[in-house]
Amino acid sequence: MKRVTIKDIAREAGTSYVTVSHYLNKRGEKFSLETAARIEAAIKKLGYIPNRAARKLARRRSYTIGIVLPPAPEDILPASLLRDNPFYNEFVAGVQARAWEYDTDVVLTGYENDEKVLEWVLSYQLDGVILFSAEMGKKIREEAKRKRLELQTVFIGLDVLTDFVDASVTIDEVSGIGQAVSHLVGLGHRRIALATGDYHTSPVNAARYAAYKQALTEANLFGGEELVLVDEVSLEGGKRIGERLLRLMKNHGVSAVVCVADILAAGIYKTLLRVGKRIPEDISITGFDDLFIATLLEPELTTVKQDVVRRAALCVDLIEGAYQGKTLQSFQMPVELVLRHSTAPYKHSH
Amino acid sequence: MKRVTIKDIAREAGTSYVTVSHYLNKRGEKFSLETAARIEAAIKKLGYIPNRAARKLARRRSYTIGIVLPPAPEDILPASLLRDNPFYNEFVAGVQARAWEYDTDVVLTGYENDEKVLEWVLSYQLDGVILFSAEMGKKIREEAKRKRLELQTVFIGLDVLTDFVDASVTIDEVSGIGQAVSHLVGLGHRRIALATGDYHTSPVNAARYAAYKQALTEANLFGGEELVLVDEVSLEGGKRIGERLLRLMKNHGVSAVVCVADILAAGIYKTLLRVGKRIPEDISITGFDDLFIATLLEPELTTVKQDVVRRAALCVDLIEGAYQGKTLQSFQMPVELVLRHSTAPYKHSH
DNA sequence: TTGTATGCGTTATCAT
DNA sequence: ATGATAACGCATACAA
Repeated sequence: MKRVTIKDIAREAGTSYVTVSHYLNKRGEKFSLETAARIEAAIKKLGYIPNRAARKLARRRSYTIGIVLPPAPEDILPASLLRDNPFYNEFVAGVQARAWEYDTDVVLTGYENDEKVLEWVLSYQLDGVILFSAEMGKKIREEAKRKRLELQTVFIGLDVLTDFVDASVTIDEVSGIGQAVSHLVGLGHRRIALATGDYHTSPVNAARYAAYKQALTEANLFGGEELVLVDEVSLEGGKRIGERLLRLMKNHGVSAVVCVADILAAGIYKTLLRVGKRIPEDISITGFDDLFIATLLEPELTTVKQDVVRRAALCVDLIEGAYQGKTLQSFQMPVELVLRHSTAPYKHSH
Repeated sequence: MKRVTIKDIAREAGTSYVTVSHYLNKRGEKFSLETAARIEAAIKKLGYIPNRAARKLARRRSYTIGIVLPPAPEDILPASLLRDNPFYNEFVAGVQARAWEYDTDVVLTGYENDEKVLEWVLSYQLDGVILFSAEMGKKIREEAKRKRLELQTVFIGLDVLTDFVDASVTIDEVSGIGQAVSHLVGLGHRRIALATGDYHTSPVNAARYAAYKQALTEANLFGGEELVLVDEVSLEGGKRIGERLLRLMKNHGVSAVVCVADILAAGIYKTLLRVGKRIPEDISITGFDDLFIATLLEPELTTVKQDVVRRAALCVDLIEGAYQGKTLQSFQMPVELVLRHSTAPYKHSH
């Protein structure tokens, strides 16, 4: 007893196997009740289940979406990123959840170099790729065009870079950071630091850095470069930033810090709490993303919420939509400051 | 200009496409330098990249591993589990990382009912499934046998249930809980509570519950049922347990709690810290798993470490190994208490 | 060392 | 409404 295929169904139902295929794909749209019933019966009886690999091959569609994670700090394996940076975790989960509904597979890879990624994309004949780097989209699209492949490229990042890809799902970075700063300013804080990842290599960080500077300027606040704390975007990076923040609090009267990622805030929490500082009494902290960890922290983190899961879902919708005739469209998702308990009015006691 | 296939390579290199296939798969192991060079050149020139779907079909292997997540509390979508329970997150990431090295794909599904899962497994022609429920393995194996499919079933759970599957990767639950209890007893605690998920439906929870009871007995400690706090294994569940724990501290002199999952400890942290209790001064807490969040918490969590990532990797190794002639073997992984700062000596001041 | 013939399970095209 | 034939891209027995 071998694998059950449509041919087996056909034999059992007494039709050609092509008819079975037609029926399964609801083509022609007309079948005699007679045959329909017999096919159904045969399927039930034999327990037929379509083979996805064969289907992919014949349909010339892979029904799979790829995600190219940014290069991980040390390791090549993207898995380390998934563990170190909860953002990617939640994003991937979001993609997976939506892809589900389309019966579409999800595959991951880390960025190593353009060649590798391209090879990867092509070997899967991906329906679409989700990229965290827009530049790569250029090469991929060109190559896809050259090979006459239908491939959607969706970019997660800064709207400025959108030209390289078919569509992008961005957020309002300026507004996000602006809301955080305004909130703190409204609470009376005047020396506000920034905790960020490297803003020379990361456009997103650069945008948030610029937004921070701009917001300070608009509020007529001091924005010296010494208030900008840069490190790797990870828990460890956040801890190290915490050390430096401690000095800023002491020497520069810093009473608040805006973080470009929740995980940085988490690291800062660790360092400050360890030495007995109180949040938000001694310092106000805001995060960015609103990940799971934001509510895990104590006190819960006031943070700029970008709905990661919905953003991820939208990427999938765009890609799938393209195969149903919709033309891809870029989206800018709103962002909203979620008030929790890591920020408080400025007190002169510092 | 269409897709580049081995036939194109063959034409370019002036050989039969079968020779190209042989070469690509290193079969026969002997090729004239002449043809090898020409094939290589053609591949480079045309930019040939193998089509995975075709390969899967022809090789009768899917090169993909499936993970069946346990049923999620409310939602059907497994994605919610990935967000609510970091354990699965890290496990999946671990599988992904190792599957990587084998150039194997990973697909997920949530448990809905046996039928669905079976259909899912078959439609992918999975090389192997990783299950969190052993009973399901029985049906899947029977069906695979009936259809003459080569399919490895690997179980993550309790060693007691191992008969239903080809292999299992378990941990020493008894030792884990035992170490936690011993540690607390050694610190002088005598009223030790347990925070756990439902132990009627979850064999793992049942095992840890039993281990807890046994450990208390061996230490000649009171182990009344009122010390057992049950709720959903999630942050929210942990918070609710925290409320009840507060009462136990007040009325029953409870000074320590053993949690069967880090996420439960995290929830307890939240509740206790919110009302001003100090950890570990007012109560000692131990976790189980040693996930990322264990070090994110402040104070860092003393917890029973099971190396989730390695456990996940081992599952993949087992499945892949089976296709290289190795017979599957079950493993019991060691478990180790990691001392951090959520536990302290008992003080009478309670 | 290389090639011929056949098969993997499904879908697409074009008849009937 | 149903079916014959070819195609999808690759791999394997077997032959030469």
